[in-house]
Amino acid sequence: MTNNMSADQITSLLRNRGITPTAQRLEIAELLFSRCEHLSAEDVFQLVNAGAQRVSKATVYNTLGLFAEHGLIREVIADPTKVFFDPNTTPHHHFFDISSGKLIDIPAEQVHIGALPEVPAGMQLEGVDVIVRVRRPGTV
Amino acid sequence: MTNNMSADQITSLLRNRGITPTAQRLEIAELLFSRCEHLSAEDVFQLVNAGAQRVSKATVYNTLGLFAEHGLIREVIADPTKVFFDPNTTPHHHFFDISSGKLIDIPAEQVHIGALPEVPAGMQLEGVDVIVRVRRPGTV
DNA sequence: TGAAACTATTAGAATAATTATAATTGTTAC
DNA sequence: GTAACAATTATAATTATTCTAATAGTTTCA
Ligand SMILES: [Mn+2]
Ligand SMILES: [Mn+2]
Ligand SMILES: [Zn+2]
Ligand SMILES: [Zn+2]
Repeated sequence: MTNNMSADQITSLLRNRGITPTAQRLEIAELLFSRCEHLSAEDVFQLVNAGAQRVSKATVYNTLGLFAEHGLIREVIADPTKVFFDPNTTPHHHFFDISSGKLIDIPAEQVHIGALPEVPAGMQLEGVDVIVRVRRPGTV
Repeated sequence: MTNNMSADQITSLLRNRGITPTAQRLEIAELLFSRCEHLSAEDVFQLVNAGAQRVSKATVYNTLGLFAEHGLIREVIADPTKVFFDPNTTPHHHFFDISSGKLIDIPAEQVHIGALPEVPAGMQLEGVDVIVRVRRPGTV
């Protein structure tokens, strides 16, 4: 899925969430919402700096963290070596391909969780993540 | 749950899995199977070296990786900052308390997954991990 | 208006989880 | 018994991420 949003659309998307749209944030947001993929911070850093270096690694982390905090994107914890950032914030789950280190979406309706245990006393439910680990046979 | 196994029992546990029982491996195995908790590599490093330093950090990682590879323990990917190692290898799921960074077991029978999507073509199912993220209200 | 004072944003420097590789120990062959 | 080899350990290096110092933007008030 690929989306094409104008600079203005992205600007107001950020403003609507209370995020001041800076040059760096717009570049990163543009990148995230055009390719609608699961990207690591390193991926974003490489893509946003394709050609000339314009945004620091720390700013990429700051921005991704800020976007996640404000619900524009979502963190996916599946690969032990790095966090993935997911522009798709609608409820869904993931295959994690151990061989390639890539995530594949699973539509929410394809996973039916019949019963969930009671949340521990005094705790608030934040979300349920289902990770289906798969591997290409013959791979480590 | 706490288990008390003799040095001999642990030795044969390793041997049965084809792991040569060395001093370091026995110390770490003893530690893992007496406390039956979710421990990070750093936790194991601290516990095994309580008092005098005997085992290096790299050996802790090597050993935990080896144990996991041979099915003695299991890796749990829930905290973005570190991997947890779980001496409980029977199928079960986890609460992850974002506030404290601790894992809590969920017995397998308390999660009923009604339907699972078809595994992508040519891929082999490795496992299904359900992480229920919870938070103590008022915490970041 | 036009600086101070303050706040928000960025990025260079530091940290910490993990891995790569070199050193050590143990085992086999002769 | 010793040389070749294999397995194990641990030091050194890597890298994902965070900390904090520097920069840019905004508000206050003379
Ligand atoms: Mn990691
Ligand atoms: Mn990490
Ligand atoms: Zn996704
Ligand atoms: Zn567990």
